[in-house]
Amino acid sequence: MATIDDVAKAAGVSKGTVSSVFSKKRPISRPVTERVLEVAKGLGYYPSHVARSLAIKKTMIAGLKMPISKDSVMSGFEIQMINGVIREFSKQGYRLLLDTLPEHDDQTQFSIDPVDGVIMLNPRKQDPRIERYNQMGIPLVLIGRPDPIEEKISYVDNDNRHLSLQVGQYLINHGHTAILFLNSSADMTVAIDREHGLAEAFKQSGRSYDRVHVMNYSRRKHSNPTDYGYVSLKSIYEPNRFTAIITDTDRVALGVMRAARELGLDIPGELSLIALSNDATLAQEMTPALTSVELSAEMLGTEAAKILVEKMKDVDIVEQKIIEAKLVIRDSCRLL
Amino acid sequence: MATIDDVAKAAGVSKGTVSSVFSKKRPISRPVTERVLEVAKGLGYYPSHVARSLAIKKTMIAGLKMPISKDSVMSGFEIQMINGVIREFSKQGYRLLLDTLPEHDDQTQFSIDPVDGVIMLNPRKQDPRIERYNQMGIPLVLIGRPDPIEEKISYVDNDNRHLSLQVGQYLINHGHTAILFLNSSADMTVAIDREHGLAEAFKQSGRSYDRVHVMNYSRRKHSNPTDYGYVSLKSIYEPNRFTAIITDTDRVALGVMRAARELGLDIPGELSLIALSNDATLAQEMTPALTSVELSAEMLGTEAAKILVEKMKDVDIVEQKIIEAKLVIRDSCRLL
DNA sequence: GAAAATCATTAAACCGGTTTAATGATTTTC
DNA sequence: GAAAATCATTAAACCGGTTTAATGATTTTC
Repeated sequence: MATIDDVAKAAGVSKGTVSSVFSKKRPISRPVTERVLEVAKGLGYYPSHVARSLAIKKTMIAGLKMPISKDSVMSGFEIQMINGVIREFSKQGYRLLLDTLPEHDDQTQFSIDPVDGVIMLNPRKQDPRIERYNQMGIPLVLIGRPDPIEEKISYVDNDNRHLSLQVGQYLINHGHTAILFLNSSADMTVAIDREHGLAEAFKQSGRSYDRVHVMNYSRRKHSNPTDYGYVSLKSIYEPNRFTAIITDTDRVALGVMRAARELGLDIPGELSLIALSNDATLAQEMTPALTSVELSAEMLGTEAAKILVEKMKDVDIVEQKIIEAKLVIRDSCRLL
Repeated sequence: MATIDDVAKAAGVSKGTVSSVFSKKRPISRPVTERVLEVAKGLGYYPSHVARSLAIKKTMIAGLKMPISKDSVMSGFEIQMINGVIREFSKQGYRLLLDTLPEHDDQTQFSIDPVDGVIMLNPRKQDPRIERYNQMGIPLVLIGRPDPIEEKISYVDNDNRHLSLQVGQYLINHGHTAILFLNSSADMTVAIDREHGLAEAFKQSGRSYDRVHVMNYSRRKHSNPTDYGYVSLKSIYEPNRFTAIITDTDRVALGVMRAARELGLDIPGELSLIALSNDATLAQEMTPALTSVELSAEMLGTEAAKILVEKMKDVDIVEQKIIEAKLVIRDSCRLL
């Protein structure tokens, strides 16, 4: 590979001049510029991003730290969110370093990544990485809230508790109190938040929570989300046990619909159905169209990216943003 | 930020020693190692990935060059493929630099990215980037074939022509020759390949291609793929005009099914339906289950990544791989 | 037309690591 | 117990850019 020195020598100028021709930070006379460019082309010279980054302490790369599990696929929610992150950074001229590698806990393994800032997905409790980025002086924005919540940490999040509180209120107002809740995996914080929200709705309205049955998705028991919905309803259904089902996602609802069809249950006639997210954007396409919450996963991503871009200009900026979810009424719930 | 020099000074050793403690490339005695680590922790020192990369000429980052259009979302196919790339690189210890920025054609704007190799999605005709990466000495693997095809270029691809040839044969063998083909956008090479494949099937069997009607997806006319399927069937349907429909994706087929339901058409009784891909993995979930081609998008990604990993060890390796697509017969086609 | 001002270019230091050859201390050998 | 071998550490060069202060050439000023 040709380096800046090779070009300088061949063009009979100093490396500073070659540097200025490529970076355009200082004007270089027309004839010199042309000669340097000519020589560079002849030698197949391209400036090294790494060397440049070292000198200017800037990479125009943003990091996205995201765990990836070996056996499970990315959820529709994650995909949409990443999409939002990518789009916003792309618009702002940043590239994205996707880091899915697991953390080691060996001090010698950490290093300051070639990024100007980082978005971190789903921080863990007392996440040590947060303090580490702080020490490194790397701007950080979380997607999902830190635990414990701290004032100086920027993040964007959904309010899952509030969202399922709303759904609970909606169902209760429509006369449903015997509800099957097909929640997500028990180990996810969203699952806990959503369960609390639903319980809260019952508490506020003074109804008994006894006829609410909560199940959790389990990778061992269900081959995929649709299967989760299908199998759950098939196995647990008894006439008059439930009047409504809440599902984690639209895909789960799709499975529920198939099971209902096989059981001869009309939706929404005999069973109301509502999904807490519409990640695969299937709700509109089902028959009947599925009443669902729109989580705005993509917006979560773009907002996080926007905040990070601001922070990369001024580290002291702190912003915490809750993205509102909206309940979209379609045709799968009825008034009892 | 503390640097290696700060640590060396504070620990009373040379920077070479500090370097060895962190890189472990040379043994350093126990007491010295501990002292250095202690001091480093106190100073909040973390090695700079950029400086290290410059010295060792290696980043353990792989690049993914992928165009992103402002108005359209990533397709299910792209998402799955990227997923495959990410998973494989993650497994092999690489991180991914996702580059969605548009190309400039200014010589001074190119630079050697901080990557050890690159995967490039959908190369254009005579793509100048291919030669550029070659000059830079950066290993390259394409997803999609280069035009013109060259022996020294590594790539993975589907054989879209062959795949729709197979689908055509299957339909013809089942007595279908009046076919509506809801193809993808006219400007995509896959669309062209698939149309050729279908025509080929008719030619081979000696049937007339006259009753085949091809339509193309258009972002202006259709709000989303499902809408494309729905609107197209609704607007074009006349009794006995077609006995079968081929759709680009499972989502398009979903729209077709909804339109068919509204038109009172039984699938597969009065209309057979087949999809050329199952990106959203909806085929299994439809009623009736949709006969579809499985493109193995994720495998395309993992294979590309595997080849790149090999090339990053030995630049001279060249591999060209066609990922076979499989036609999966489910319940949406019938024998006439 | 000499002095002052402007302009283009350069030499050298710097960014923060790694690596090679040399050095000095310690251990082994006989 | 001196010579040889081994071991741990260091000084200095290097990776390939950017930037600052200095220099020499050119233009402007009066």
